[in-house]
Amino acid sequence: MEHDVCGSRIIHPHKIAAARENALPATEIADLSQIFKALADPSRLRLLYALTREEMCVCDLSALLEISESAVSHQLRLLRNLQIVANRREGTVLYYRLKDHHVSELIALALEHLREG
Amino acid sequence: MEHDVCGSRIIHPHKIAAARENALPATEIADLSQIFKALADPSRLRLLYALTREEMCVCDLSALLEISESAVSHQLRLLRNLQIVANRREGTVLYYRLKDHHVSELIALALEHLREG
DNA sequence: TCACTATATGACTATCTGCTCATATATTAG
DNA sequence: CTAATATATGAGCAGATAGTCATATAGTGA
Repeated sequence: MEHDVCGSRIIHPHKIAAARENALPATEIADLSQIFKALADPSRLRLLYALTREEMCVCDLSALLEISESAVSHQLRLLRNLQIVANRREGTVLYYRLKDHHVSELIALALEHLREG
Repeated sequence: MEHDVCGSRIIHPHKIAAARENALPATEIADLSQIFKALADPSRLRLLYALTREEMCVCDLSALLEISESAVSHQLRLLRNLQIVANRREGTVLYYRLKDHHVSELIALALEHLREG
């Protein structure tokens, strides 16, 4: 039985070497996990799915999801920081929208897979 | 200003009504968030990405990720419970593989989006 | 049978996360 | 200016989660 630098057992060194060659750089792994993390919460998913139809303001989203405006605002800040949503001000009202189609395509694809079993 | 049953303020009742019509059922939201949750952790992403190439055993995955075999095993159990991976026994060694293409397609799509900016 | 290997699992813990509550900020109206 | 509206934000808390450690299980070979 071989061992790597860290002392782990290795049964198939060639597989590990090949996987290391093919592996994604740490930065891409981190970015990917952040995107998926954004989609990994029911409230955020419902928010984002609603925004695929049309822009909405915080208090409408709050009424729709039946959670506090503060909770919505916190989630929107997270999504803003990830460049997933953007907003537009009209008086005191802020209208949020999806910044691009990436997220809605991911949701659509996952949904498709769910539905086909 | 209108208010819904729960006392939330509503600025655009028609938007909320339309969003409610269009909304995904709670079960689909739950299923979606579970899929994305599975992809929302760097270790699991690296695991799954490695398995897109070929099946691997627990101790190889442990060596590849440089985390304990126990940690790998815990993550694999989670992915097994979500029907994302399956295994095949050969003696004492368990070889894990992706159960279908859904997850790798989601990763590929997200990666594509990341790379195009 | 027994020893060994590869993996699984339960308990525990430190960190993370989604929300609430109180407060702050920004815009409008008067 | 003040008051009101819509949203943002920080602190703090309860629940979730990824890992560690010790132990259990399943298959192999003697």
